[in-house]
Amino acid sequence: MSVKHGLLALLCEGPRYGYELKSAFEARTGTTWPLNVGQVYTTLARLERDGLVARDGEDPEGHALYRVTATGTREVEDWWSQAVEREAPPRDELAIKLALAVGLPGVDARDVLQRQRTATVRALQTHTRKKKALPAGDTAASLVLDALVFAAEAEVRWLDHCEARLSRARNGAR
Amino acid sequence: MSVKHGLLALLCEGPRYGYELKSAFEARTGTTWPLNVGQVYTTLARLERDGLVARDGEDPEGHALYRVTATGTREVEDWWSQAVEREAPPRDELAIKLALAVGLPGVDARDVLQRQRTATVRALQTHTRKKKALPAGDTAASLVLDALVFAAEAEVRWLDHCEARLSRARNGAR
DNA sequence: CACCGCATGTAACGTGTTACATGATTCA
DNA sequence: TGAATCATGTAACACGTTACATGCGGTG
Repeated sequence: MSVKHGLLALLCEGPRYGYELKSAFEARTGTTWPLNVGQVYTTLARLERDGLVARDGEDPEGHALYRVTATGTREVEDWWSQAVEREAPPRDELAIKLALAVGLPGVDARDVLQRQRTATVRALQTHTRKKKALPAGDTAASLVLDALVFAAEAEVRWLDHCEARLSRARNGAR
Repeated sequence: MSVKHGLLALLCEGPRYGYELKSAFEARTGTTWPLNVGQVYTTLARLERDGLVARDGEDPEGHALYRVTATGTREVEDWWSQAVEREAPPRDELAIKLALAVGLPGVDARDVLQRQRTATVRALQTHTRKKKALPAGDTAASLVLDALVFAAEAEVRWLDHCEARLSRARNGAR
């Protein structure tokens, strides 16, 4: 839904062509989420099929323009007006992995925790570095990286919390 | 990848049949991620196609058992030994949405922030309530809910951070 | 009897990903 | 000239989701 609605939202600014949409999408997210061009075209094809966008001739340079339809506009407005659903949370691979790890005899959950913590801290550093390298004034990209930083920090906190829980359980068991 | 590896990991405990896997998976995650039975069978079919599991006769009650193969065992061991990749983060719909919102003229980013904050706080409450309702001693389920709580808290903090940034930008602009 | 939980699947679809094919333009 | 970037697509595939079909067994 992110790509689909993202492209749709960008098209609300005015007609664009495929490659332009890819660039715009990446620019807004500070290249945090590079977008394969192919996906832009397949997504546009699906949006066209569903009547949310329509081809709109060519620009002076001969690029195939797309514009958003009335239905598409409504769809975007709905998107803006509704919160991203986090109550029925998407399957979190890490949470599932650890939930299984603590219950399986052959797996050392502490090892899994350790490794994940190292990786997450490294990711945190990567995001921080990327943020510093950001051109000043790019609010959108800066906020995106902040989101990743906040999420990674929370993950580290959670991993430490898990560690503590497992240690307590271990000591309590003897 | 979560479901696939999750089922594989569960099968490492010993042969199981489809419905049993569904129950086990849900039990470990405290029913946080209910698993459609259909998906269990399609996933098992794909795992069988790829040689990671194999049919293993029937149990005394006539259930179609699956067991993990040598290749499958290796795959699971790899999974345990590798951290969940968060450096190339999955597309985060909320982050993308806000990154686009701050740059688009027709959209009030503060409104979007407000609505999202309300929804996230509500989700936080839901998770807390669910955690209280948990039977004592279910470590795995408890940790899963903690993960959601930590993530939601981080999201609220980030939303507030965004608000502050936007307010500053607004005042700085006049 | 009717309903529910257990049990095994199949079919169709949505989103996303990669790889490939093709051609124009620009630039060292 | 050769490489990189711009530009438009197609094909095949992975994962996940929902809905549907079908049958068994127990319980109110």
